[in-house]
Amino acid sequence: MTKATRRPRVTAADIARSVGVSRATVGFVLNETPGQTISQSTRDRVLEAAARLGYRPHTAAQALASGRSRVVLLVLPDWPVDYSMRRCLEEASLTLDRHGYSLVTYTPHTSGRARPLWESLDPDVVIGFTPFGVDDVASMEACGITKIIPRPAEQSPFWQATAAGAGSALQVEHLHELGHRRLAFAASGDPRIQMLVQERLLAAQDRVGSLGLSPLDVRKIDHRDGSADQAARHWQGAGVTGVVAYNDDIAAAFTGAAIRAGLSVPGDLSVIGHDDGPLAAMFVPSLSSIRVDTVGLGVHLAELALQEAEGRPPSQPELDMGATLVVRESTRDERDGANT
Amino acid sequence: MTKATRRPRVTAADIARSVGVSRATVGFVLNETPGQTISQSTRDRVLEAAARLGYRPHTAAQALASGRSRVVLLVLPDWPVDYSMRRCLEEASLTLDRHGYSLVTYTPHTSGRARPLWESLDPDVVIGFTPFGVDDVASMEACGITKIIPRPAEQSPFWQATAAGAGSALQVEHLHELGHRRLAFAASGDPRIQMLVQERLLAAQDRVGSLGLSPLDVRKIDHRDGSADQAARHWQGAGVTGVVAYNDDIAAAFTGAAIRAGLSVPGDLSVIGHDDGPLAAMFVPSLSSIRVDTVGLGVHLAELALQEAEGRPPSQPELDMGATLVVRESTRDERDGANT
DNA sequence: CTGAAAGCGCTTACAG
DNA sequence: CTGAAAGCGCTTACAG
Repeated sequence: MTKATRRPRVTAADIARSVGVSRATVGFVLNETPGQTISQSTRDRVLEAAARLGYRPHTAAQALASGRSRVVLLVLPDWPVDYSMRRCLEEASLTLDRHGYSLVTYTPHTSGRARPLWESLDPDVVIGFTPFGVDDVASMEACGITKIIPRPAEQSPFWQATAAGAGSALQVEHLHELGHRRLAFAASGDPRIQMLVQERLLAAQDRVGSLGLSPLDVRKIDHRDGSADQAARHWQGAGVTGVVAYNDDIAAAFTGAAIRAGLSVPGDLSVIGHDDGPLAAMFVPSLSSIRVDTVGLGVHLAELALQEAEGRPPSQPELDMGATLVVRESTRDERDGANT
Repeated sequence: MTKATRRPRVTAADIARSVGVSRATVGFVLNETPGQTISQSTRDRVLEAAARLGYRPHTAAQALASGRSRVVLLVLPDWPVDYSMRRCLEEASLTLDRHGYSLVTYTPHTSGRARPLWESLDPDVVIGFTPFGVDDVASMEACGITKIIPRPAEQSPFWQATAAGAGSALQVEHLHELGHRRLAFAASGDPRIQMLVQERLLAAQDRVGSLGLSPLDVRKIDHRDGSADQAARHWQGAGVTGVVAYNDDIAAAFTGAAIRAGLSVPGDLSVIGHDDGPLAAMFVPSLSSIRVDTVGLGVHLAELALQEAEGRPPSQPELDMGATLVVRESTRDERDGANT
């Protein structure tokens, strides 16, 4: 069966003919157009015929006639998509689907030049996890896309959601409660996520200040070079005992390097990650971390998109990412001594 | 600037009017339709006007008129998308773009019911990383989609690409060369990837047989339950010294559990992963692994889709995933003794 | 070398 | 309560 016999499509006209009504009536029934008074028996016959013939509306024709594609394009940063992120996307997708929209996710190319997906899909709304560059916005507007979230110079919803910085504050508080007084921040050097790194750093720095601790020493960690090793030695020498990591990956990279450098985690240094991915539980030592509510984020993103697409009021005005602390092996009381 | 002024779209008619030619001529120039003899000066004027007016073809209208959406839908399994996978997708996307197609990736929902994306996007081709279920195929065919890769009962391209099992054989060979004679296989219990697990297991088992070793003992590892711990103790008791893991995640989960159970890796057990993700280098001990050519896979997938879409001959008939061994800390010579 | 025209399958005022 | 008709912006034979 390789033969690609494109059997003729079942159209609304076929249904109309089969039932003996006009094309328009079929459309009204199928779209449940309000304000039309169509007898129940006609409705039933149309619906029955549609099911019997296996009718599927032609999306392109609908889009052309209505001027709306009912596609929401979610632009993702070039991060690994883990299970938690996937869960978030799935919720967003389900929420949109419930309102007749499809969610398409898209990560723009870092290298080579390819036409951006918003050009070929004509989405009704483009929503970004992180803010868009000015050239991206220009490109979208050139395509006639006016519904863009966030607007230039606005913060991204994800940004806003994490802006409370509840998770980063929790990291600091946890180490503080364990008696750590000299803390450091292990950042990521990945240019793609610097804004988020800064956001978390600021929130952590804030909490450090309000607790009366001395400012966080900040170092960028990359598991592919010697930066983690250097940071570990430097902090150890500087009397740092607690390390707040940007996320679990950075926490793991740093912890691995520290152990290789002969330090003990949590004996010499306590390390706490962020996001509570599978890696946090798997790593040796397992990593204390911050769990965030990705499901809530997904629904929130969808709500924002729907609001923009249809002018619906937000049913969920405030997003609470619900950051909670997960304590594992990589952090412990500073006063428990320095043995593994 | 929240005002969503939908300024009227620039259409091909606008260009025609501006240049003083017919709509059709504009179309011919813009699409570089072969067989048309249009003067260079007319071409230039059309092109200039298109650029000046900021013309973008309306995708939906093109799709409706031509009967092709120029969208390829790649259905992804519900796995984490790591950098290597992303690289693969990026290559696929660039290759398709070069031929005027857009790649949309999609992971069907595991939970709740949402309309599948192939229904709302009308893709020309649907290509799956793993084989499709019969109901998925039925759903696609109901939408009038005839170009499906793989066809039911065919193997998926990814499957085929890894079917050579070169990587799994390399894992076994590596351990064998290090003097390990009793090997075990750490599988994944994730039902979503059982086919791939089986494929790798078979290839490993094959190589074990051809080397004259006794068959691999197989256990499923899940980092969330005690299975890794049990497997570690069991294998240790059974005299196993080398563990072939399905992938890096499983290798990490197993290694972590083994260390917590008081065993040494690689002192008591050598462990080798597969895929060479970032985790392999980051873990303590760092994990020996198998690197595969994801870029090649991406191009290969794109070629298959183009072939199906346009009847183009495959420019790359055979895919060589180019598996190579990456040796790190987690494997070492069995005869070096059992100390860390 | 270029244009007039039909048609893709819908939506949506508008008219009964 | 329902239908005839225009129109969305393209593609593509077909006719000059």
